[in-house]
Amino acid sequence: MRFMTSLRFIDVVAREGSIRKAADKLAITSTALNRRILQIEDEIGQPLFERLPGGVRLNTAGEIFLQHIRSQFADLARVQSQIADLSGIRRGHVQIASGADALRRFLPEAIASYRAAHPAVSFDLARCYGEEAESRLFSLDSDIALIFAPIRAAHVHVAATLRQQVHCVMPASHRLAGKDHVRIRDLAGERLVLPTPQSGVRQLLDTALLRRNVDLDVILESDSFEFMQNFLHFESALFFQIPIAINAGSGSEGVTGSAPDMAGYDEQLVSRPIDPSDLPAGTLHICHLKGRVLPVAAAKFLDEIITSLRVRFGDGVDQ
Amino acid sequence: MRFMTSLRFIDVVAREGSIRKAADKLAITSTALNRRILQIEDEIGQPLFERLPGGVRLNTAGEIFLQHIRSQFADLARVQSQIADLSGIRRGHVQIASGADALRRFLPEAIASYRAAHPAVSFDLARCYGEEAESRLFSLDSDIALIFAPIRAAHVHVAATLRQQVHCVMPASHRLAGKDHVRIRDLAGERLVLPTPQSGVRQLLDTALLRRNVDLDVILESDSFEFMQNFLHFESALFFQIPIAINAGSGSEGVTGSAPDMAGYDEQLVSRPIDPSDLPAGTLHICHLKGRVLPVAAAKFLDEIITSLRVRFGDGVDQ
DNA sequence: CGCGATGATGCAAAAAATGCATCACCAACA
DNA sequence: TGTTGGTGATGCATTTTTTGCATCATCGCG
Repeated sequence: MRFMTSLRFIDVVAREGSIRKAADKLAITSTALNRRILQIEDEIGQPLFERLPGGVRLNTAGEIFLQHIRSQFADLARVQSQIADLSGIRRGHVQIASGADALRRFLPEAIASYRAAHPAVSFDLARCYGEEAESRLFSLDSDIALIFAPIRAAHVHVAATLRQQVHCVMPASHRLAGKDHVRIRDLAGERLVLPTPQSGVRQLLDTALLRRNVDLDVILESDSFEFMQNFLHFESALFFQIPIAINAGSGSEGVTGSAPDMAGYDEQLVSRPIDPSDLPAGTLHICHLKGRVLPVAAAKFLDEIITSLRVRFGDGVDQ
Repeated sequence: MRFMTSLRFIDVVAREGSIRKAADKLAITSTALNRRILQIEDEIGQPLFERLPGGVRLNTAGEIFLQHIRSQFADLARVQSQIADLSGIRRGHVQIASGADALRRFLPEAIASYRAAHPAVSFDLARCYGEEAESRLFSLDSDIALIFAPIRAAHVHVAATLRQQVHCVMPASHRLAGKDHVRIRDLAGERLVLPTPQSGVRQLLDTALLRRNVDLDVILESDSFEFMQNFLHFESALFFQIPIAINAGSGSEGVTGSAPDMAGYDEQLVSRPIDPSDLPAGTLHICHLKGRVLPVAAAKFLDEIITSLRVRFGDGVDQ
């Protein structure tokens, strides 16, 4: 889109914080880029950037204008997707921001299934935590976000929610594997592997654990569920996940290894829910930017994952 | 805004229905314009216009894209207005579509009063009937519409409503001037001057009059209230208006000539409400496009006229 | 059939964007 | 206090893009 170049340039300069760096990234000279920006500032009638010794930074006008630029790009994408949809084939690009939870099992299957029906739709997945996901919606870098954490910002529209009880994952041979539910007091003295403090699961755990003053033996902290899960085959310990991360197919039963899609290592792991009276269920939010009209492909995919969640977790899905 | 030129060109070509005519209007050659359009169609990947022997016409893709273009322009205007607002002075341009009713007395005063506070804001007034006003909102040719008629389209957001009883205007010497209310049956045998069938007042009258099978003597039909009013000084007759068209200042009393802002001719005219049981009050709708963020100037002006209506017609204003 | 209108296209001129070299500025640091 | 390494701005030659002219092909209408 030729007529959008100057605007894209402004976006890049704002992100890079420097005209020269942005010029490098855009494969043009800094002088050309500089002049395009001066020209636009001239047309707007006001500067958009403050010139600092170390680069440039958006001023208030620039921030307003940048938001406009981004919404133009998003809307153009929607329009293109809508136009492509006229010709029968659904084309488009869907950008998703998701926590590691939904990213493990659920999204791979959901996306593959969608792409099987619409091969011309491409996807972009950013793994991130709640706050970052919200800001990606706002900056229009993502169309859809799956956040297992409370929603902070007012500009986020929640299309659906899914209540998820935190599960405790352990080797099948573990002494707690015999119980139906795990109590918080059971964790005393156990070796624990925890997700990073930014993760929604961890935040739920923190509030529950701190309140009870249990003596904890945290041997590892990681932001990778895969790493934590594999670690358990070398040292017996407990780690925590929500059902959607454990098992894409069979819902909230939570017995890792019993489902056909769990292979290899995981047959030796089982998961048991933490007693709801000790730890209330958390909420996975499926959201997009409030007031935004999503591109056709993104809107349809959103419908599809909500349907799919309803099939798998029927009673836990709301809105 | 240089980066919008190509898009503006498409808008003009769509309106003109011909590349050559549009080129004339834009003061460039048809070949330059033609090539810009070919280029954009190339970038979109699909033609936007059908080529007919007598010119061009938008196809479906083109209509989608044109709507996008118009919303971009409107949003750019909003952004510019917002940026200008940062520097303290409120700048901007407000585009209004209004029926002849509100255009007569109310809007001149309201706009003058707003401009007294914000001299850098300019206005554009289009006089039109309900349906056209709605379509102007949709095509983003107008920001605000004042419509004395039912709202048809779903995409219109009604910010406020004002209930207005139709009044009958007559020479002060007329036999009906002695009464407090005019009944429909009083109109039998009277010489009547009616607004055009498109007008909201006329449509109200039609439903009331046709139902009653009164014998009417319609001597004149016009779309100009000013003409009708002046006509009454040469031939005694009755014509019909709503209070907002009669008197900007003193509200629903409706006695033309008694208010200080009515001068000249009109001192010899009086107005009497039609009995509400014969003719229900109509509704003036103050609206804008649903889901649209108005430019600062337009939004503030909208607030202002709603406040002003509330002051003048207190009990009749809703929402 | 010709007339008058339309949009498309080849080619040269005009206009705009770009790149190079250079300047002025500022913070960090020796 | 001077030096260094970074920044954005600017004059000038070059390249790229856009524009205008002349012309063609097409189609409806009388």
